[in-house]
Amino acid sequence: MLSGDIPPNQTIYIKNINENVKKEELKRSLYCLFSQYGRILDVVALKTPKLRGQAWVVFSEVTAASNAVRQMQNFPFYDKPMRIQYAKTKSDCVAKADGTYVQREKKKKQEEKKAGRKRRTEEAQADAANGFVSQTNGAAAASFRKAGAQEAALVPNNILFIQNLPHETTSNMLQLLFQQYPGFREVRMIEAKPGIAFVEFEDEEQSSVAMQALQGFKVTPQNPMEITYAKK
DNA sequence: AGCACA
Repeated sequence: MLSGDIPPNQTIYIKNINENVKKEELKRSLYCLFSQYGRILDVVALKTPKLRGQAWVVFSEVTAASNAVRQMQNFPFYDKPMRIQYAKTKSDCVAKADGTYVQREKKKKQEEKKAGRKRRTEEAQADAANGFVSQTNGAAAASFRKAGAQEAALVPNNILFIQNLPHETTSNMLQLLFQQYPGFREVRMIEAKPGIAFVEFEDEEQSSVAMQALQGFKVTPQNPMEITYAKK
C-alpha cells in the first residue's frame, strides 16, 4: 500500500503540493476540491519551511476521507500530482469536538503517559468505516478518473461548471439560486447539452463562495449539483 | 521528503 501502515483517519494528509500557491488560495481550492466527498471540518496549511507543500483536510467522516484518499490519489493539482495519505494523528478540531483536546504544552506530558496504552476501539471503528464503498463522486474526480493523470489541473476561476442537473432545469431557475451571491454575472446553458450549465461570476473569489455554498444543492432528491470550475 | 492545528 502506498499509504503504508497508517490507519484510517478522518483527516487526510496531502503532500507534493505546488509550493507557489498562496496559502489562502490553497485552502480554498482544497476545500472546493474535496467537499465532493463529504463535509469538511477544517483545512490546515502552513508555509513554514518544514510544512510547505503539505496540507491536511479534516472530514466529518472517515468514509469520506477514505474515498478521497483513493479517488484523488495523483490528482493533478496546480500541475503536480497530489500524494494523499491518512493523517498520522487526530486533528485538533476533532479532538475539540469529542472532548479529548488538550493544549499544546500539556500535550507533551500526556504523550508520555499514554505511551503504553493502545487505541483499539478507535482503530476498529475506522477500519469498519473504511470498508464502505464509495457512492457519489463529484465531477472533478469523475473526469479525472476518465481522463487519467494527463488531465489539466483544476484551477479556480470565475466560471463554474454545473453538472447533474435535471434536464428540465432552466437558466432562470439557476439564476435564482446563484444571483444571491455577490459578483454573479450570468447563467449559460446549451440546448444540445441538457443537465449542465455554466455560471459566470466577476472573479474567482466570488465564484468560489457560490461554489461552496451550493455544492451538492439538491435540485431534486436525485440531483445534487456537482460544481467545479470550468476549464479555460 | 517533509504529519499540524498561531
